[in-house]
Amino acid sequence: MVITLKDVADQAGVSLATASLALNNSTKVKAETFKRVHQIAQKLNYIPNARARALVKRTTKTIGLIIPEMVNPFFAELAQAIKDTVKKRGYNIILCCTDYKSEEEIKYINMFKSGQVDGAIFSCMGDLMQKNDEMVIDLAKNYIPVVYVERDSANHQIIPIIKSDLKDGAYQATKYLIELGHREIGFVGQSSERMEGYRQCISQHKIGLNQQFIFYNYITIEGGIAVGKKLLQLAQRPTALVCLNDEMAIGIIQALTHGGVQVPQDISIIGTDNIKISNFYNPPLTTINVPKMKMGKMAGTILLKLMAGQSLTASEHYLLYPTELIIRQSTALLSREFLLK
Amino acid sequence: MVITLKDVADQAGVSLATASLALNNSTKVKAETFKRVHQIAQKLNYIPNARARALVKRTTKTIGLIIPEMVNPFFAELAQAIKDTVKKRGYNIILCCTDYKSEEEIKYINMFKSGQVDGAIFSCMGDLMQKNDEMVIDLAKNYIPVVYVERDSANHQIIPIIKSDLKDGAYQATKYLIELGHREIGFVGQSSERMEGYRQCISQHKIGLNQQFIFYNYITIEGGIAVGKKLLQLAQRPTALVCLNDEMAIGIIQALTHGGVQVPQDISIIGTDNIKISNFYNPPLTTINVPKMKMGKMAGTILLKLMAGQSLTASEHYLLYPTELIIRQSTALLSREFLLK
DNA sequence: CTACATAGTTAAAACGTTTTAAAAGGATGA
DNA sequence: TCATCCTTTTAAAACGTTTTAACTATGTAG
Repeated sequence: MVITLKDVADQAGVSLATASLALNNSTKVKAETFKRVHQIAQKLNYIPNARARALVKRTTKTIGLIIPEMVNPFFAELAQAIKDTVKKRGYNIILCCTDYKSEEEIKYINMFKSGQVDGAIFSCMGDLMQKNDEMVIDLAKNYIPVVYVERDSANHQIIPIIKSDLKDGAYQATKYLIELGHREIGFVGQSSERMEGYRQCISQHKIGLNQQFIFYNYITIEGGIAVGKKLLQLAQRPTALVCLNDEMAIGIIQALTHGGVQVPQDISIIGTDNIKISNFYNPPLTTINVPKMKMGKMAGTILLKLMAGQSLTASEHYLLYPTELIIRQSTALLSREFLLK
Repeated sequence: MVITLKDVADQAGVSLATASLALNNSTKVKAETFKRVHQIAQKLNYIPNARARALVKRTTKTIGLIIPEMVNPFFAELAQAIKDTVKKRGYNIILCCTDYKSEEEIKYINMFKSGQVDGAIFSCMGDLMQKNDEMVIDLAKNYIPVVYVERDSANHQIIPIIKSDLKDGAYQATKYLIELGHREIGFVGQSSERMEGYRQCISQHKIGLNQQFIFYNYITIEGGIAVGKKLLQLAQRPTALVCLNDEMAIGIIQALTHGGVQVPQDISIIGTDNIKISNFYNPPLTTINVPKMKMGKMAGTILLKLMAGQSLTASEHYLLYPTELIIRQSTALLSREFLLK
């Protein structure tokens, strides 16, 4: 039923070798033969078997992309950018979602070692799950090229890193809130570079860090809602919040609005990532932009380079992208009534 | 560098065949040999070559998933459900985004024919791009099992269909608006089943269909914004809108709010799909739920069945999932001032 | 005429597994 | 001792390509 190269060769009256050569556009084969083989192949609807080709060429023309989940706009956008880049060179993407589970990642690492992909990009939100780095280094050393996005490795030489300056982003966000007059500024999320940036800014501006104003939770809308509900019950609320990502910010706004606390009139909220919806939310979210497109493109480009056997320039081993404060309407000057306190 | 089965066999002092048998847990091999081979394999960190195995077993343990784009929560959720289902049986997913382009889809169809995947799921939003069906039927007939999600085929026997009742959904939505007192109800989107349901409801309730109240645009937030801006300039606006999807609804709400028109006080808006954010938007969106999870799971389950060579029951060739109106806060009773007109 | 390029073709090896059919070895019973 | 039957092992084929090195045929120069 399925046509193989042998069928084409037989019908064209040539050997397997000639048929293969012709179809791979070798100049060695006579024009007449070339044409005949191509015609037969077309007539028979011949499509080369990718599995056989993969075996002999030691290449599958696919790359593995590790992300925690796809129902997360940040990774969806990143993945899209990576896909667009590598597709130009004929690579497809095997999507590997770990659901934030380290064991899942290990399974994928082993799959990668089996030669199912030609290269891999490992991404990870912030500082969650920095485990497995050793295994990935082994993967990169002995099997296939690997690139990290928003993730740290002990070995930049083997695994190039593409990062955004999240610490600075959180710093900028906090600073902006201070400039707006806020002094009671909280942080929402998990321990991370971003929290570090927040902490640094608070301390540099000689504002006492109030541990009560740091809210830990899942970095999802639901996590944000949980924090929002907690805020509603608080006797003394911060007047502004820096959130680990936009989803949390949205969850908080949702919960607060529902509880009668208005954003930004009563409390200012800043998100991080600048996912698409943040621009269209009510109110449009002030946030820290992370250049997902650029980073995705660069990740793809660097991986392509490595897979082509090219070596990287020194700077390509560690690329830090600047983040940028995007001012929208979820933040406002500290209101008079607070100042009167 | 990379260990092959031959290395294991040599070190264990057995033939390739025995080594292979042992590692594939054949009962034929002597306990002692079995143990020895496994130990050596472990020691050498042997990982079977997936490419070679794919060639001989005619199986790649991956399935292709065709969606228009991943930056679309609807598809992201669908993809997640599919992935969760097929992964339990050891299948991975190659993500194929067509960017709504028919030619792109054709490229993927050819890739599928090359034997790079063991099965495929084709999804498509509503009625966009129903082309290529013939090619997919050929794919399903001669190459690999295929399942459709939210997409129609001329041949349900060959390609099982998993759909939601979008027409009824739009009907319910329109009916609900009528019950709320609205008479000037518009539709936003593109020609589709959903538009059909809207039309049917309007006509059955003896409300004149106003062609002016049908707004065509891209089914994205941006498309919604464009429609919203147009609405703002209109002398006579509809009092309610049924939108082809939640993104459009969000875009419209955003544009209208920005232009001083309030939702739902001034105009009621209903979306479709019930994507995650719709529940957390301001206002939370009244929408038509589409059971993405269930559909994704079922798509995976049916594809697994087909790939295992099992035949389907009659009903499994065409599965229609009911849609459901989710009432939230983007819709309201027609206000007094309109009634006075 | 011989030697030698050159153009075109092909047999065969290679890729690294799985699987089949045959072989080898050992035990049993006649 | 031989035939038979099991258990265990293995050589070889198969999967469907690509690629290398050898081969053939033809022409050209000496």
